[in-house]
Amino acid sequence: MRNAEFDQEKVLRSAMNAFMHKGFAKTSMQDLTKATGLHPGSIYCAFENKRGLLIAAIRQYREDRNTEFGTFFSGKAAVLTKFKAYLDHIVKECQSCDTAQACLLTKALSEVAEQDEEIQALITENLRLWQVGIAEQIELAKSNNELNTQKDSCHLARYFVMGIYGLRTFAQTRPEADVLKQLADQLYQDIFTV
Amino acid sequence: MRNAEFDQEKVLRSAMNAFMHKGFAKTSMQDLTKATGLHPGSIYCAFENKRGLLIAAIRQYREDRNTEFGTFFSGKAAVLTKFKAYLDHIVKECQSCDTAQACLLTKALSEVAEQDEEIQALITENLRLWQVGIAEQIELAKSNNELNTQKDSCHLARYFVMGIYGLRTFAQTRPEADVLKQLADQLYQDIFTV
DNA sequence: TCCATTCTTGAATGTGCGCTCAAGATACGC
DNA sequence: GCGTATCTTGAGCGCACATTCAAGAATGGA
Repeated sequence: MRNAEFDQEKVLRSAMNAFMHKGFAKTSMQDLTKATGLHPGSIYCAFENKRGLLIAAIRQYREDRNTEFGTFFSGKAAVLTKFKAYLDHIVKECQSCDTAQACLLTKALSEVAEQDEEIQALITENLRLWQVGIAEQIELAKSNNELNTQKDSCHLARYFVMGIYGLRTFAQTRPEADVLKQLADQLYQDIFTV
Repeated sequence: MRNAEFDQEKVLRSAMNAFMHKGFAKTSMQDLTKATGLHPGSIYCAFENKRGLLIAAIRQYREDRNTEFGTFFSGKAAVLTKFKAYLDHIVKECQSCDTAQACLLTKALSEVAEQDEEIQALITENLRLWQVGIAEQIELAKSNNELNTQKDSCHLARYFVMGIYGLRTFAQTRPEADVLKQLADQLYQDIFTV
């Protein structure tokens, strides 16, 4: 008997980063062994192949994002305040140049989904769950009387998600400093003020 | 003397399609020779290499999109009517499953930009020009008194562009039939009604 | 007609890739 | 402490890729 020596979460976060920077196809196994510190054999033993590693990285990414979402929307502050903080956080993340700005889910969706039904389904499901979480918070804001609108929570959540997709793509065009913030503020206004 | 035998625009549109479906990295030269009907030698003679073909395809794409934009915004109808038609057109394009739904510019931006400054600059410039065109039309709507708002035309154009980026990403999650239309309508309302 | 020029053709090339596997290292059960 | 099961290691495999190039085909000028 002997247990695996590496820390799976750390490995997956390294792989995640590599994939976000170079994309799936251009990230070679050599890149991945360097990024994760694992040797090819270990990677193939633990994740079957490069694609398996991507899938595992996507799952880890989802988990991390879930946790992040939880921290932003826990606590007793007003829901709309939380939304503002969440948006600001995303804007800052997009602006920080040194990490990959892109979201692994949308990046992988754009690159591999058309060729791979299983990954497409996995990503789509993750994005859907995120959207559901947002819809729940909007619903909560309504029942708290923070938000008075006729509009359906699901519709608003969809629009919010669309806005963030757009923001992320916009960020890749390297806009000037305050542009993303302005766009995010406008998005907030359009959704959360009557 | 002897002139080249192939039709450059046709070749570029074929290459464009191939790149949109599979992405740059996964589209092999074999795919490209099949798609374009050209032999490797001809491609290398005309475009230097695979990357050169991508660049040429991006230029052609920009030209085609410019022409399309021109046809939508020419004529004497109200500018806002033209915007609605333009949005509807984009939604329909996203919904048609048989062509690649993605825009070559954003797809290439997401895949290769971080590794290639020159292509990044080319794409970003193209997207900027598109945005400028939209801002001009919004300005025109204002001076026609179709649109009464304090908001800056450039800001509105940016928001419009962001919305379409978002719409395109959203489309890749294969939403139900009328979702994209609803999102587009909401976007139209948020921008063009006071 | 014939030559010069240019374009077309596609087999061949070298390279870098994803992946394998057998040998070595390590930790647990007894 | 020994045997065994499992994990780690990394050189090496075959393959598919982007790219080349020399021979062949077609064109136009004289």
